[in-house]
Amino acid sequence: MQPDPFHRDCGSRKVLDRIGDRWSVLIVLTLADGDRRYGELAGRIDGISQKMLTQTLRGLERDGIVTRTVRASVPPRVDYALTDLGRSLVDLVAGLEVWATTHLAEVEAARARYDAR
Amino acid sequence: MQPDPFHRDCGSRKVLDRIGDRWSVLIVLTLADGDRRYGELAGRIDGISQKMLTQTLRGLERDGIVTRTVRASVPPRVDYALTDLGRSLVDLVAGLEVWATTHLAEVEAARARYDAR
DNA sequence: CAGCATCCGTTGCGATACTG
DNA sequence: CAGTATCGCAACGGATGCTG
Repeated sequence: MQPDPFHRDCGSRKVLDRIGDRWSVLIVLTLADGDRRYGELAGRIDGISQKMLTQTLRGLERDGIVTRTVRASVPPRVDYALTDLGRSLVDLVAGLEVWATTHLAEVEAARARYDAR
Repeated sequence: MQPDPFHRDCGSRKVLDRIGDRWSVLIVLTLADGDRRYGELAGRIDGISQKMLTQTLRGLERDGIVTRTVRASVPPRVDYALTDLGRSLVDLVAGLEVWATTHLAEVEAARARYDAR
């Protein structure tokens, strides 16, 4: 039997939750064009708190989407990179980004119309 | 200048939030193969509460992704359908569903590995 | 530098009860 | 049938301070 996200207890729901997550999308997108250090991610993703960055990275690592590599040096350096699984996701989340940006104006117009009644 | 979800205050963030939302994805997917009544949606999307169904439908309506049509009859009947904008989203969210189901096993294996250390 | 721990207000969301 | 209203808890998520 196929996994079916329409069914309550199917794990695909959890997977959907993660890949749909706001920060996950932005992190995967950032790592799509190259490995990044912790601080680089923090700098590129405007408005993310340290807590959410760490938390989201841990979740992505746990799900096998990113790898975390610690280099024993002073100061410490930690690199994050996409796994094969993570790379298989890039086109999809890039598609979300493209849709969001290209249809932003339409959505905002629709909202204005809706709120005005 | 292009809308950029990497910037804190860009509206594309909000758009991304909506289309990535767990229930939005399932609702759009359900409406993708035909208009549905409120109760049909409730029946097909296992585990959604009345509150979340209504709330998510309102959000999608506000964003111009679905339409809500009330037929004046007894008992009342309300039909939900995708707009053109909503249909432009179907392939994308279907892609999310496919990814989630096809990679579910990999993700669960990765989780088990991660948790076992 | 790359985090972890803690506090704490805000929001999400389910359960339940009621209505046109 | 298709909602709305209210309650209450749990999770989200930011700010701050500390550490190897």
